Amino acid sequence: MALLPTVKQLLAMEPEGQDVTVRGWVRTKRETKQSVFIEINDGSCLSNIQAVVDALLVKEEAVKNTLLRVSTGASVEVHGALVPSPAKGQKAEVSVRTIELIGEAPADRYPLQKKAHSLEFLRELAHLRVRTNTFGAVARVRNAMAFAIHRFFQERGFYYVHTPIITTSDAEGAGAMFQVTTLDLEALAKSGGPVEYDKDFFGKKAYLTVSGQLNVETYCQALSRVYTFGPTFRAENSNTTRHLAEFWMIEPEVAFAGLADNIALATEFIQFLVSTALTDCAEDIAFFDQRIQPGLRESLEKVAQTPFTHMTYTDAIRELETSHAEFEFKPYWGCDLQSEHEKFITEKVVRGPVVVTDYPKEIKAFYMKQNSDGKTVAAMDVLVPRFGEIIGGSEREWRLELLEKRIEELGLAKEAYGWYLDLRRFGSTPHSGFGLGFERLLMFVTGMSNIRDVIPYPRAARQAEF
RNA sequence: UCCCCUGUAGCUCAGCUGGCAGAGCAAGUGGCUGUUAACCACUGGGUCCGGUGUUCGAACCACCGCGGGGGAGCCA
Repeated sequence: MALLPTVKQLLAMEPEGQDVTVRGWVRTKRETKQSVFIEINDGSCLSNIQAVVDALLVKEEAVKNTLLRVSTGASVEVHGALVPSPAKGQKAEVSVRTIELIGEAPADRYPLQKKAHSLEFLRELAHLRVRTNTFGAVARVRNAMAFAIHRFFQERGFYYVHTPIITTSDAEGAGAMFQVTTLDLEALAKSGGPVEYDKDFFGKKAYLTVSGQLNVETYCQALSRVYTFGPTFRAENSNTTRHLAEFWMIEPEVAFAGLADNIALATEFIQFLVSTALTDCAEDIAFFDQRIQPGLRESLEKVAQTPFTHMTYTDAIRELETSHAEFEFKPYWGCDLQSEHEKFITEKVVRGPVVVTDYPKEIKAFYMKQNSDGKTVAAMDVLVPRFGEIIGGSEREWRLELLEKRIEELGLAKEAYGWYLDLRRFGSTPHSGFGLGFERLLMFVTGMSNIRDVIPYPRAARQAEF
């Protein structure tokens, strides 16, 4: 199939009266005595292309009847000449010779109007909201970032690993899990009998994954540099602007890498993605800067250029303790950093992204490498202004005895970690990795403030429409 | 799961101390102008989230339920 030039491509051309065809959806129609102006958008870029129907043409009965039904949301195909625009506002426009209505969108029923709508209202129209400037821009940036993530890793010798979505391990240690079953729950409830998991599809309890990390570590111990990028599921009943029940996560894992390597990789990664967004999505970022988050572009440029501040957890606690700021939760060594603490450090102390390392082992996961002080682990969180944690990672505990001891201390079922412990039994190596929440990255890059607005169809507690 | 706010026209909201249901935008019609968040005039448009109660009288007060938003915790 020969593809026609998109609106984006048409707008990049020099207008010399050449024949063009535009297919897309009508954003607005403005009528004057002389002409009818139709703004057409095909999603290829933020900008619309203006199609102008001259008065002589408008007088033709067939054209007049068509134009009556050309309303906001309708799909059209126009043929005409791409000409320089005599008016301000656009360089080029299409001087229309023929216009065809492909699919109408009756104004009394089409829910999107040619006016600004609230994000809350649009959330109820997830199937149509991508037709708006904001959600079209989010979709394009999301695409660009997904592509850039692969490019970043591929250019650095990382292999993309597809870790499983379904797992029978409830030991991934990252949160509440969704159970997966083919058992007839209604029949089971009626029977009142016990649940026979040996008769379930996998012959045992199964879940949706909460993290690909443990699985990707196994590939790391053979391919050296690997990453996962896929959907992840958490059954937490959390109702916030930063959490989803289904979200996408990027998890790189590097063999023979220590915490410092991990920090360097995470920093380079974020700066690469931010730079890519600024160059490849310039028009969309300018839109977000203007309409969604004033100052966005400048702050992204700063993030792309400035080395990230690094402080240990102990330093961070000291900053908080000596700040004289009023906190709802009084900070002390050993406490987990609360949202207000993270915000204070990124927004008031550092005024930019910050890498916090070496947390108390009690507040971090079992697999993190224990430091020689006996109190902390080689953990690394990247915190950013506006919403806190965007990356969580660590050097992994690669010494069998220490890992087994930690599992016992935490009262975890050692049997469940058999294959994971094998990595430490056979050819173990130091290795490090981190998890980046894709949607949180998108919030950071676009300035959108609700995570439900950076994924096409958000899933959260009591929310799985569309 | 907890705390706070909120639900009135298609959308965003006002509606005072309980007393006739309102505005802007959108839509329709007409006018005007190479228009561009178009402009001007007119018109149509309501289960005041649902239920129960208090009252002569409820959009407004009380209780129950449902929906939406924000914050906290969990984390990415």
